[in-house]
Amino acid sequence: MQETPKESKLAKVSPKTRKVFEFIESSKSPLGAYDLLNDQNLRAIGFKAPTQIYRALKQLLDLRLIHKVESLNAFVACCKEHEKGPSILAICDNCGQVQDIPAEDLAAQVKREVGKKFPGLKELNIELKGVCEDCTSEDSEVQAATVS
Amino acid sequence: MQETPKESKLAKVSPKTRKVFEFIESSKSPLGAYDLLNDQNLRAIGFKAPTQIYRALKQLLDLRLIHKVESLNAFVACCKEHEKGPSILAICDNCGQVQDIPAEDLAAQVKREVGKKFPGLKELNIELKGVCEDCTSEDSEVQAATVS
DNA sequence: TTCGGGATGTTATACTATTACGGCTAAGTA
DNA sequence: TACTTAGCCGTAATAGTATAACATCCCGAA
Repeated sequence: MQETPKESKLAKVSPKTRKVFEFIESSKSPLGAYDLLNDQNLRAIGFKAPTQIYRALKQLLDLRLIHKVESLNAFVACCKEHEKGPSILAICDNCGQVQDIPAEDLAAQVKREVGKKFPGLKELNIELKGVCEDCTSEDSEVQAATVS
Repeated sequence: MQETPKESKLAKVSPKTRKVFEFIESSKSPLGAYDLLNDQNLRAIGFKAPTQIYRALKQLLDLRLIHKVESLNAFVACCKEHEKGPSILAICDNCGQVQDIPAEDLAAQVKREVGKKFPGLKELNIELKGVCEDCTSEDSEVQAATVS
């Protein structure tokens, strides 16, 4: 059985950090540090203080196994396709789910666009808010809107 | 003298809210709510509690006179050119300054890119980190890097 | 064995943001 | 005029997010 990138990355972390990843990965919505600490049973497996959670989150961020959703102060698992590349986080205001959409091309355009004004580009964070496909089709009240 | 959009917007807010805008506009770096409250002399002009600052900030955000930099929990004034449109916030890790770069074209491409997966796009937030032009040329250690 | 460094545990604190409630004032109206 | 209501502002309390500082343990290198 071939090892996936994700598994090889997880091999490097402690069991507790792995557990944090599993909770985030299995959640349908982004989880905050305190969601993990209080609502999930991370206390049951030995996490007692925020610091511990943040340390685990930092490792997972460094390994690019998770993203921080800055506008929600919460964390989501990376989708499989873009583990190396930039992505867009699309946050549904209705159901709360976040899609992690690979965005290689877009990153290239951003680089061109900011070009001279900002030559030392290192990190790119794109977050969208709106209504996802599922919620749009389920709820006829909610219709496509334009970028503000 | 013709009224600019900025001035007509500011005409709608209270003197204290206007003062908050002036501090943000004149600052070289993004300011947090508590920077405004404590470090600047907003206490001197009658602000006593965070709530008051946040109320003023909300008005300014609603009028699109300022942006929130989500990854810093801080606020910057909008540049003049894009008061209606989407923009990119480019944050320099070296000097702390944030450039607000108009990005109409990019917003259009984002819409195309996420298209079917996220039809109800309403808000778009793009933040970059890296090194700005000034810091790149001043400091030869710091060279252009690639998007991670 | 001893030293040093990295991971982990623990406590405290800093930083960010909102809720709740009460008073004041301005505009509408019987 | 008196009443009402809605919005703005003041104040206090609290909720939510994140880090600092320091102790401890464990393991590998000298």
